[in-house]
Amino acid sequence: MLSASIEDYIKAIYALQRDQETASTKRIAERLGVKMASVTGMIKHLAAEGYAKHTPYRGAVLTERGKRVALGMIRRHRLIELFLASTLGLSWDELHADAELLEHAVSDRLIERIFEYLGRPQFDPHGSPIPSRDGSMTPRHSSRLDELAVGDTGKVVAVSGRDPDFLRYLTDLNLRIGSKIRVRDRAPFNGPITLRVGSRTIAIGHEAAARIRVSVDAPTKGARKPKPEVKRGSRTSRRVHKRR
Amino acid sequence: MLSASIEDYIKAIYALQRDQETASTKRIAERLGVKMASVTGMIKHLAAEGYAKHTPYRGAVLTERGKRVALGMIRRHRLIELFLASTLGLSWDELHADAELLEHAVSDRLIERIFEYLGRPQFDPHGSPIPSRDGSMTPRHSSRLDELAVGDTGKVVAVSGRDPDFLRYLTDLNLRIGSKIRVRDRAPFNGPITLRVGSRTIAIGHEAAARIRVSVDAPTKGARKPKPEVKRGSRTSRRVHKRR
DNA sequence: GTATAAACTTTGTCATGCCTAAGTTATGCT
DNA sequence: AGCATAACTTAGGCATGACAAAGTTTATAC
Repeated sequence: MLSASIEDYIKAIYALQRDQETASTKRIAERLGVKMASVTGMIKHLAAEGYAKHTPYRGAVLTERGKRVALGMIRRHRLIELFLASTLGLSWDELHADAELLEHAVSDRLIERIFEYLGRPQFDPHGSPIPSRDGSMTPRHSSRLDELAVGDTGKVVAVSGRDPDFLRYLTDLNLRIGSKIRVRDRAPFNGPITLRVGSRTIAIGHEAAARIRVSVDAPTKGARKPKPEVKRGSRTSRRVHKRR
Repeated sequence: MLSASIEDYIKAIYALQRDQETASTKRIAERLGVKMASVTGMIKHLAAEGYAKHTPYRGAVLTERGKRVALGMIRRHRLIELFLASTLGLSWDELHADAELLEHAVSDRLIERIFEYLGRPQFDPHGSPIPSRDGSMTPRHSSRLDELAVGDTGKVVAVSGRDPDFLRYLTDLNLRIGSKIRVRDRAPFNGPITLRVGSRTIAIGHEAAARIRVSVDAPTKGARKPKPEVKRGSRTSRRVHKRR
C-alpha cells in the first residue's frame, strides 16, 4: 500500500508533466504545500521505488508504473466526486476538497461499487474524463471558450480549474456543465468575451474563458461563422461589465 | 486535528471501558493489533493531551474530553455505514471495514450532509444507535435473544458483533434487523435455542444468541409466557442441528 | 511467604515525512 | 565572459508512531 503522501506526489507530478514536459521541484512543492527540500527527498524515494525518473536539477518524470498509479488516483478522485454529487448533491465547488481526503481512504472494492452504482460513468461533475480501470480515458473534441469566434454557439462540457471561488463565479453566471452559450462579442486586446447564456448576457474575462471547454455546434444555414480569428475580436457591441 | 492512530486508540479505550471499568494495556493492544509497549506510550500521550487518565498497571480511562471524541467517531462510523448501505447497497457484513477506513477521512461538513441526507437517522444498519452531535444516544429497550423464554416472540433490533462471518451466518439463517422471531425451544446446558424465523425453523447457539438483541412483544391472550427462567429451558422438542 | 507467570513500563531504535540552513548548479543579464 | 539569482540538492534535525529487549509490578500458586 502506498502512503497518502506518496500518492499525492505522484498525482502532482502527473498533473505538472501534462503541461510542461517535466515536473520541477518548485512546482511540486508549491502544489503540495511543502518545502522544496522535502520534494527532492521524496522524488529520490519515488525514483528508487520505480515510480519516477529523476534528473537532478531537471525535475521528475513518471515512469509507466508511476503513471498507472496516477491514473488510478484520478479515477478514484473523480468517481468520488461524482458519487458525492449524485447522492448528497454537493455542488461542484464543494467536491474537490472532500474527494481529496477520501481518495486515500476508499478501498478498491468500494471504488468499483461506486463505479457500478453510477452506471460506469465517463465524466466527473466538472466534465473531466474518468480513467477506466486500465487507464484509458474517453477523449473529447472540445474547444476553449476563449478561442471561439463571434457567432459560435456550443455547450459547456468541462471546466479545468477546481478553485471553489472560480466555480462559484461560474455558477453565478449561470455557466455549468451543459449550459448552452453563444458568443456575442469579443473585445480586442484580450478583453472580455460577451456571451449569451440562456436568457442572460454576460461578460467573462479571457483567463476564465480559457478554463472553460465548449463543444462547438456545427454552423447552421443563416448563421455566419467568421473563420476562427483568434487575435482580435469584433469591436461592434456594447460591452457588458458586471464581473464578480 | 487528531491523527488516525489517536482516534483509533480513543475508540478502543471507549469500547473496552464500556464492558470492563477500565481498558487494560493488553486488551487495547489486541484490539488495535499493536504491541503493548506501543499502547503504553500512546496512553501516556493521550493522558498528556487530556483525553485519558492513566493509572500505571491499572489501565486507562477516558476523560470527558476523550469520551466526546469517541462518541464523535462512533457517530461518523455509523453514519458512514448507513450511508454506504443506503446508497451502494453494501450488505451488513461488508460495511464495517470500509467505514473503519473512511471515518478518519470524512470532513465534519460531509458527515452533517450525510446525516441530513439520511433523514437524521437514529440507528445504523446493525441496529446500533447513532450518537447525536452532542453525544447522546437513543437508548433501546431490548433483550438478548439468549434470555428469551420459550414462547416469546419479538423482533430483531440489533446485533452486537461486526465480524463478517458472524453476520453472514445470521443472513444465512434469515436473521436480519427487523426479522420477526418466536422462541420454540431452549435446550438445557446452554444448548442451542430453536427459533421460528419467518417460515423457517432454525437453531442457534447461545454465544450467537447473546449477540442478538430483540424487542420482545407484549404477551397476547392465549400465548403462554413462562417467567424468564434463564438457567434451563424446556426439553420438549425435536432439536434442530443444522448450524454452519 | 516466596516463586512464578502475566501484565505492564522503560529505554532505545527505526522508518516516514516533514523542516531549516547551507551549499551547488543553471540561467539570464550586462 | 562574468556574476547575480533562481532553482535545486545536501545535511542534519525533529515529531510521530511503531517495534524489541529488558526491567518492574501485580496476581496467583504452592
